[in-house]
Amino acid sequence: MELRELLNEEQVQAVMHKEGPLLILAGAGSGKTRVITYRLAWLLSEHNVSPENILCVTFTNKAAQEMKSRARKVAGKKVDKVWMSTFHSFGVRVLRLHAELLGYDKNFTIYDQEDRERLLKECMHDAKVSDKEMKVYDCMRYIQDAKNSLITPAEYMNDYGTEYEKGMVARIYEIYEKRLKRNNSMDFDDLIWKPLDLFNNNPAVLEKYREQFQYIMIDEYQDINHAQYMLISMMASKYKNICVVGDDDQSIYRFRGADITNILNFEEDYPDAKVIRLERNYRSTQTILKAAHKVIQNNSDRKEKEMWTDNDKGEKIIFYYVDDEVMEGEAILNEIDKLMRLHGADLKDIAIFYRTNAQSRSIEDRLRRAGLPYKLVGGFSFYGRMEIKDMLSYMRIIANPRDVISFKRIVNVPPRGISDTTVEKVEQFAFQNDITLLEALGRTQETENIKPMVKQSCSQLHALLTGLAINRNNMKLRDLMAEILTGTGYISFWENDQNPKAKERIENVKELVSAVAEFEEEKKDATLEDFLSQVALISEVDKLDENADAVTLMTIHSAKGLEFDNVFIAGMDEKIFPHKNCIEEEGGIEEERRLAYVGITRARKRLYLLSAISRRQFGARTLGAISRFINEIPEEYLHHKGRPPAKQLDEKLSGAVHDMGIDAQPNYEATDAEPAVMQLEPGDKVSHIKMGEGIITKIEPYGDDYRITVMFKKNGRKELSAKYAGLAKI
DNA sequence: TACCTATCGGTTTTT
DNA sequence: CCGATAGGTA
Ligand SMILES: Nc1ncnc2c1ncn2[C@@H]1O[C@H](COP(=O)(O)OP(=O)(O)OP(=O)(O)O)[C@@H](O)[C@H]1O
Repeated sequence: MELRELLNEEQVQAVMHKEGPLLILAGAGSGKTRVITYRLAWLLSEHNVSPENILCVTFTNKAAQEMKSRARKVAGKKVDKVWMSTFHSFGVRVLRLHAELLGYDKNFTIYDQEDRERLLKECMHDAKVSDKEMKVYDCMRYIQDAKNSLITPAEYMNDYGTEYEKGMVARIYEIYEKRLKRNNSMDFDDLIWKPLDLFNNNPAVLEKYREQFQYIMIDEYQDINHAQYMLISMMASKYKNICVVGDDDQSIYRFRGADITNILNFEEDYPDAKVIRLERNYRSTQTILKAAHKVIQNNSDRKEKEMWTDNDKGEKIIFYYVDDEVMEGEAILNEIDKLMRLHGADLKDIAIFYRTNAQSRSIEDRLRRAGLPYKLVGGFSFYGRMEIKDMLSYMRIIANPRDVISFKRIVNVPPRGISDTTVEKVEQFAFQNDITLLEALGRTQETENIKPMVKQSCSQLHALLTGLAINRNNMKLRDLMAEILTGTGYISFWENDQNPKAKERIENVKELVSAVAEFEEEKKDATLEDFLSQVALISEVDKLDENADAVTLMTIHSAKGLEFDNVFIAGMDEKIFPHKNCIEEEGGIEEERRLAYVGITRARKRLYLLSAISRRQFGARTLGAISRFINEIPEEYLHHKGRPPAKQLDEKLSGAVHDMGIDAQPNYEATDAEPAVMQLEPGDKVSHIKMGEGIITKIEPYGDDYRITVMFKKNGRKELSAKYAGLAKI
């Protein structure tokens, strides 16, 4: 491998640094990820380090995969034996091996956000805290913060027991931890903390991993939390060959415990650390790079970086000021159209970012009507759907019969006459006899006050689940799924449902069956636990297929680490971005600004920022203001489009919109409807590539486009865009 | 026990 | 505006 052909001098230095702590602190697009990828390959191929002795931690599973496949091209198949994963996947891997030492079974369940809230609700009930006194969500945040900082329930009680709100949290927290353990379950935070406990209580195990991981590399180090920091420090303390890579300006996960001081203090933690700074940006145009730098310079407590690039100056950043969220979608669509026509852009090179998932909706609506394909990252995930979670709960119960949360979820789904009060009685019985809920379900004969019919229902479910639990190791996963479906009648349950969504639910369940089959195909001796862990830990970006020919829609958080030729950031409004909840918060604005910096620096060639005069929120229309981050970008880098800024109110009132002479100003371009070419009329017969033939019933103007209503022979009434639907007159 | 409707309130971001 | 949920009714 000839490093100098692939990397610049500083990058080469970083790659060749073999022993001792190394910090690569550098701005966006400077090739940090590229450096650790090649460093990994270099260690394997030039120094012949055994792959088992290397631990690589990335931020997403996808990043891990990518790094693996890049390194594989240089270092070959060895790479597959490197421990490469996210912190959470690493935790699971270690815990599945040593769970017994912590008093858990290997088959523990991983609770996601929803499970966690369900459990917490029970705990709040037991602690006699009503959800009027404290919101479940708030309580969860407190507990999550505590766990990320490694504060035990006892310590929490000690520190905050006398406070009103936190005192309640302390009581709930204690119950919550006990329940998790009793359920043989772990939440996301446990996946980091429990391995630490394991190491602390079992010096021999710690020694084994310390000895094993002679080389440790961590990407996105600015976003690790205290627990993760402790875990890594512990494992690295023997060889100290720890290479961390990050950018303090890109720390955007404080809400889940990320602590920027971890990266800022690295040199104190390892006084002999070598520090390498990368100052050349390979990603963006000069304009984008400079604008991003100007924005982030408004933060204090950061390490200043002098970035430069050899790339072209590029085009100005387009700032689009539009009337509302509908016009925002319209503007984006117009620009995408231009990108494709004028610059031959591929849809896969275009991304639309926003601060909150809810914002995707108006944009999606517009793209969908235009028939423009898009990939949505996040929002309602497949695995979050009710029917999918039901099926997964059945699987989880079979894997881990102590999982009370999953048990309660499915005990009466489909309805089988087992009501909440019955469940309470079964729970009581289980508690008295020190058996699991599932076992108790099989012994309802010994209880009173349950109707015979209901008892029979209980026994049936018990027989089904225990039967499958016993046989599950002799069964293929897909057969297990099939047994669950037939045994519970889950499909017919939805078939009998009148709701129009029921059909889709059945489709989703079928899709899950194929996902299971596919998983089994790929991993030959995959266990049920493997499948369930994978589902629990898969992130939204992991599922993204970057080669699919479609526009990408995602939050800026999800976009971290990615890059696109053309980037749109919608909702550059004060109170949206920066978000209203962050404005008052200590350090909130700075975190939002870092987020803005991350968003801007994803763009390679072109950047579009959009803001709206007013938006629909909770049904009502609310006026907004342009985000302060826009004002932090020097005028010289901006090209304005849409409504002229600042005067929006007068304009609205006077009704005068155009002819304000704004075109005369160099950076302004008053844009508005350039009507689309229109040769169609109501009554015309048309054909559509997917919908088939139909008759136009209505045409109405829509921005610079027209909205055409067509009655299709096969598919009924549909609304289409004149520009994009590609209707042909026949 | 199951299902329907009136009421309330609003999760920012994610493993 | 839309979804979750409590509370009443069949
Ligand atoms: N020496 C180099 N020669 C050519 N291209 C490079 C070089 N270094 C990095 N690049 C390219 O620059 C882009 C950014 O690199 P990379 O993603 O590694 O940066 P990063 O510092 O991790 O970015 P960020 O922190 O913004 O996620 C990539 O497309 C990468 O291939």
